[in-house]
Amino acid sequence: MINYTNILREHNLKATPQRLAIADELYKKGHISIESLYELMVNKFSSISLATIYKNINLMLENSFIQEIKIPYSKSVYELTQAPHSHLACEKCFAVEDITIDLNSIIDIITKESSFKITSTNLVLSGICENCQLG
Amino acid sequence: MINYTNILREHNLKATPQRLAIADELYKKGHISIESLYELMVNKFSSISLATIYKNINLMLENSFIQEIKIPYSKSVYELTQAPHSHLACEKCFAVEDITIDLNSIIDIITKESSFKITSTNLVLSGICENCQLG
DNA sequence: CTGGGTGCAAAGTATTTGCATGAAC
DNA sequence: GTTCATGCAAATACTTTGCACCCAG
Repeated sequence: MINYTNILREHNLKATPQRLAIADELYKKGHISIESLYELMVNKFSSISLATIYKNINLMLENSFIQEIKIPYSKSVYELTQAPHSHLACEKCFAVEDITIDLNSIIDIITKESSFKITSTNLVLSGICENCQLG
Repeated sequence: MINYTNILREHNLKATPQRLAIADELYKKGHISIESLYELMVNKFSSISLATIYKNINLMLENSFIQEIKIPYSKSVYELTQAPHSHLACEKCFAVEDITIDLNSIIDIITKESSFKITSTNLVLSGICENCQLG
């Protein structure tokens, strides 16, 4: 179990027990929706408020401690900020996996062919994960 | 001005004046949010209800007449269904442009290296559009 | 201490639903 | 005529805000 106290502080966030627990869940699950996060947090802090979840998620997003991933035909999930990467989203079980894909050649082509200045890429590949293909 | 009557019917949607107007706005604007669509529709049908917008957008999505595009840090926009393509999203003016990028090589690599079965790609490149770079 | 965080309740925004009327086919 | 769409109002869902109290630094 990683100690996120200092990492939170580096992002200008006080290290409260609730925030440490959120960070820990994000670390363990990788990707998590607001709804699931709330359910997990209630187990640890029975009187936690959904407002606390929302306030923290929003602050963490503003301070780039976490990132939001918007999934087609599904709810957004959140993850700890890491190096840029893409995602595989299962349409059946809604699991989300990280995947590293080099998109530089694509960025180069667009930069040469248009005047649009790309600052970030957001690629979600939807489909069926290995587990769900078995069922 | 394209006549969408038959196209709507092919998607099992009755061709009402409201639906024809929605199709026409999507065609003209390319990409449009719920909010903007409602504002445009009120000009044509002063007593139109937001519920009608939502019901129609949802039906059109279910029948694949339109597609939803989720934009990071912004609202979703909708477009008429076309051949698969990607999007450029301006972080400043929130304009969305279509762009055709061949992602087959990426799909091939993932298909070979993992057991995930990709059924669709969703790539949004965020940045600053040409117009906003001038300002 | 002091600033910021938490939980609760209330407010605000977004989206969906039920139903009577009306239009498409 | 029958089926389905519309508009309205109400209901539900989602997210934010205000405030009193409390904790991290």
